[in-house]
Amino acid sequence: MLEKYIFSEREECWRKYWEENKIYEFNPDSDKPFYSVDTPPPYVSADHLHFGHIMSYSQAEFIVRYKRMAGFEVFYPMGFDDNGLPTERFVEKKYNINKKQITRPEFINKCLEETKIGAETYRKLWSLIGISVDWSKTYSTINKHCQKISQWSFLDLYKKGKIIQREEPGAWCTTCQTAIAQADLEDEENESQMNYINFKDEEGNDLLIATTRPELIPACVALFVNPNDSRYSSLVGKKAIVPISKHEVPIMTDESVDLEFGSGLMMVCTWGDNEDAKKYRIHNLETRAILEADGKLNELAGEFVGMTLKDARKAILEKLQNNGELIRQENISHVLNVHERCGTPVELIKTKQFFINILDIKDELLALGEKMNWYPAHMKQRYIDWVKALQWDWCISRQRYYGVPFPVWYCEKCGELILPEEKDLPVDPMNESPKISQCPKCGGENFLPENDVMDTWMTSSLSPLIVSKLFENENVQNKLYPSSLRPQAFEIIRTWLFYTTVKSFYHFGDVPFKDIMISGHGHDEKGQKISKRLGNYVPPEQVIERYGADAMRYWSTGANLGENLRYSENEIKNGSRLVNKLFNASKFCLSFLSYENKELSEDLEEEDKWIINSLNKTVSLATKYMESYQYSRARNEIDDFFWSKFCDNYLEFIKSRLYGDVPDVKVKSVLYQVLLIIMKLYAPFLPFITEEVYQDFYQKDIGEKSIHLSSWPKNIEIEINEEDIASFEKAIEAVAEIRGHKSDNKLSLGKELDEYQLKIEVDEKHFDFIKRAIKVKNLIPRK
RNA sequence: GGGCACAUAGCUCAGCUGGUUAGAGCACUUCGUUUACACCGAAGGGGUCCAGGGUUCGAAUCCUUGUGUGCCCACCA
Repeated sequence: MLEKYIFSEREECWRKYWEENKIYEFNPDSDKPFYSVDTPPPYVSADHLHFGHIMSYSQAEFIVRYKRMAGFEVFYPMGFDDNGLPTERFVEKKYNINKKQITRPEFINKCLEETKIGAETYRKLWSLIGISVDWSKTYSTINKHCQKISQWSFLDLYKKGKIIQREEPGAWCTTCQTAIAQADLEDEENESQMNYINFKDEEGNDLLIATTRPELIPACVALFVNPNDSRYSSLVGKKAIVPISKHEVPIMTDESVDLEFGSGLMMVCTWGDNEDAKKYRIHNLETRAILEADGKLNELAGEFVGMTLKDARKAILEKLQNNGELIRQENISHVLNVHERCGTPVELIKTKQFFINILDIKDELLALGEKMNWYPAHMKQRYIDWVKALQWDWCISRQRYYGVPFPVWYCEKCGELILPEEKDLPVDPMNESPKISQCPKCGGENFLPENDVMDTWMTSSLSPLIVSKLFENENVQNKLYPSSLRPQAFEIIRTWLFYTTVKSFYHFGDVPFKDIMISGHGHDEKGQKISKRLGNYVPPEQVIERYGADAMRYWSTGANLGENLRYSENEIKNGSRLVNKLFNASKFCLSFLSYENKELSEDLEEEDKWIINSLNKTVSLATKYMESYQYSRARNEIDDFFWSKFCDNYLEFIKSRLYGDVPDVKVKSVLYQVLLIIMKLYAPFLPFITEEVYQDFYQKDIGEKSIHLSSWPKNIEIEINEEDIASFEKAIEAVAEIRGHKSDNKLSLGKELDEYQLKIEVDEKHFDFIKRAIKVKNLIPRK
């Protein structure tokens, strides 16, 4: 064995070894039960991975490695999420462009280039950290394979009547210039003013209304009061005059108006918010849509035409002020919905979009949520809350460039929607024509492509299907779907997890995966969320260079599932200390071991039985914890066994037997077995150092090409008498007592005592053990 | 306004279904070159287990109320 473990050299060596020998390759012909992982495809646009990513991927990987050793044929693919708005936003920012300044093909090319760079960066980091992914099985959400499945999904749902195209007011981002979905909204605390503004009634009397959106005054279509509000009952049914634009609007009643709010008079505009949109349906209001897709006002806004909402607000308030119609302003702080990708406040605009019906299947989705196993269990509640709170159907079309195109054309003459055959997928309607030459409805011969692309979640919501379809064989596909495990972070429960469940329900009527493990976030040393903006993290590559991948992984074991984990250089150092300790303990053991002395003797010493008994308990607990995704607890048990039971006690106890004139064969057999099991227990967490020890000694004897393909340990079967163990533990206490005595008297532990009188009671049959374990010539029992 | 989680040593956290003196790692103090390891070993100091109330022979653990922290959702004229 090596004299010293230089992790940088050795880790690189094992990375190569695993790759060259295809250690983690999935074998679809295997007889073993399959365990498939629906790996989260990171957004390549995330640009740089930080240790939060390392944490969550490592945590999933601990389980994957355990399952592989526990006898499953593990399918662990990797995907890259590189289509859609996140990538577009990334490219726009990086090159300081927007979709209007560049042609569609140019823009798509830039996105594809960045996608390639991103994927390569990620792959390097994942290999660096030792992620046991089968790199021959990857996908990227923009590739043909994914486009085909996404378009198939569209066709299937369209034919089932679950996708509907309709024109209605919906969430719109004026920066990204596209429709967005409810899940794309984020709350943001905002400082603003409540403006009290005078309208006029028919007789010219003042009508005070309160609004946070004065810029929408030209879009006002009605005033509302509560039907029980006696102050205004005489006005109901009459008209009001809107300031500035001077158009007339009806005064109506609606139960939802709060008597206490402002003056009790409410202005409804096209479209102020979701509530307004509802009133349009109920009261059949006319519309005055002043906002265009680019966020600027149109002719209906009169003199404010061409202004952005922000500028219009300023100008309108100024004018109201000059006219004496702005009575007063109050500073308020309120929460408004912004687009999560760019932070722009979300507006409502009436557009034609494709929607997937989700509001009608809430019960079914809740039932599927119950059917899946959530780790930790309380994360299920977030899913339930989200499903129950859904207000809109899922808008799946985006007025963007870089995404999967809809497989849709329209007949130029009659507008009929034309779909391709399933076998012709994927199609790009903007570059190819439909296979049919005539519209089946009107016989028209010209077709127009659908220019929109799909929401990025339309593709990622199919990830379990995408990975199963990486295989031709249908039998294999069916064994891989639903996935065994979906590991992911909590903030995308309402998107990735939710949408995947929707798709799985509509396509197959069942869950997309069986178990879900939800990880927390990585935080900086102070407990703040890591973000690129704050720059509060060290690039993981640097940490790995300094302390090694095993040490970095060790830090990841520090948080239970669902919990956030602070970055701590100290914990990483602890990891490298452990690696060092494992190496040294192994070096020591291996210097005495040989393949001949591995069968356990019938007649073991008490300390041998004790260590085997402790090990068995550790194996049982670690197995139990790994089975329930509690890798953190498993690691605690293993650490405690290795560090304090095995190193601090057992190895010290047996030194006299190993260094004796007559070699003790019994103790060698124990070491052979125990050390191997220690390595196996640590293998999921510390794949490099454990491989080092395995390859150095055990591999030739056992035969498996890698410790990571060897079997998860079982208990060593020996006869254990619990009373004997308890009695022996008294002897260990006695050793501790004598250590204390030596420490109190400032003596070296190696110094032999002539005589010692015990303070605790110990069976005299253990005296010989105590004498040689702690070096005492004469031991006197307790009086 | 609703939901979820958390609150234990200076710090980061274990303590799961209630049971003898509440644990670990780091930090701190003292000691030890012992032929695997000083990236080590031994010993030690340090805690009204957030607060009040309740259940119980017995509560850090269960119930309840409150306080504080974090996250999510809703409202958002």
